[in-house]
Amino acid sequence: MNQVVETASALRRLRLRSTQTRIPSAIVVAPPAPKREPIQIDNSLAKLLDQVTRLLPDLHHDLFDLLGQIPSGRVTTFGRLAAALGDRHAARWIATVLRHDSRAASVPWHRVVRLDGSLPGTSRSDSLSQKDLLLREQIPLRDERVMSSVDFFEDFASSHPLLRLQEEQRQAAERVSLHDQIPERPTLAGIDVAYPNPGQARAAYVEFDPRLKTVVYERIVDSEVGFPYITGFLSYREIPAYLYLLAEVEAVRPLADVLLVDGSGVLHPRGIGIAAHLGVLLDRPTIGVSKKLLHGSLVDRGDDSLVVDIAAESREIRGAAVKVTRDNKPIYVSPGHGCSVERAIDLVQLSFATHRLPEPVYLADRLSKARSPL
DNA sequence: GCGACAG
DNA sequence: ATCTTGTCGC
Repeated sequence: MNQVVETASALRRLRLRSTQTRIPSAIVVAPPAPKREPIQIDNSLAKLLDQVTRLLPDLHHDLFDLLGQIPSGRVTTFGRLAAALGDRHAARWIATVLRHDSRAASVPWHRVVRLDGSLPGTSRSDSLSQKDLLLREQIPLRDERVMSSVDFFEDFASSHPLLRLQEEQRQAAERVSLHDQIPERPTLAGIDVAYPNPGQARAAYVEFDPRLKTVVYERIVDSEVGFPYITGFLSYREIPAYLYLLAEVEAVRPLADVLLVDGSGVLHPRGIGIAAHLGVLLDRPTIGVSKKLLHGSLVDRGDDSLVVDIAAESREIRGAAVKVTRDNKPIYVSPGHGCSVERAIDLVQLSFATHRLPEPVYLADRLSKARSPL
């Protein structure tokens, strides 16, 4: 299989041009990377990428700043740190960092405990255990737990970076359109991201003809990860990888009329899952396809029908649980942008083949996970 | 102990 | 998402 892999840093050095290449309608697969022949990148996508990445907060830096604020002899909880970042959902990410990241050894990681007072410890081989470090600061422990009489530190000075992102999400949500802007017989592409190594994202694009059931074009682009996974904020982790990918694709051929994105569309607590957010940024039709339901509730019992409506908070139908066959687990479909709920379901069903996921998304998922020459 | 929890 | 071996089912 022919694949083209470009690193983010290599992409940044590429010259920007605006010529468009015409591709014959036959099956086209990306040729092996030519020797440093300047690849054309669409100016607007490159600009968008720059804009998006510039506004990304450095959450790692912000977290370590907060950790440094916990006074000696005091303790706090993962949830309180997460709240200081602006969203309690960040608690699990914080726990992962403190447990696994070697850099946490140089900050007072031991002053962070669970809400019930129990000690999470660390996977690092630090010389002193969390218990020893806390006893040294005279923090009262009983049965490996901080005693309930201890009150948790929460007087953090913080700019609440995740609150700022929530506000940005609300503004983006206002720009979402559920009106169809899709041609009669649209071309379709599935996109997905995998993480072959820590800190490295690999985004894949697979354009698929649902009637011929054939792959029309595929592409892989590697880039660096600049944001952790936090529930509700997937966009900030994966959209940069998608923009690198789409800039490369658009330099070679027109993007598909509809992008099927692995993730939620408008079925999101603020109405702006990754498919919707990407659609708004590109102002192009997108559809969200996820394996788990992030937000909303089923309207019917989902036993016998292939399509079950999903209502969001306002009781409006915003998506559906859709199955290939009766006894399959469903996938969850919601419009991203420039697409109605009904059309989203139609197009997903049209692109079903033999797998649980619509074929373009299934193939993009597989392609992103395929090992490739580096 | 149970539910929530996109990727 | 990723870490992972064999195993069960069509």
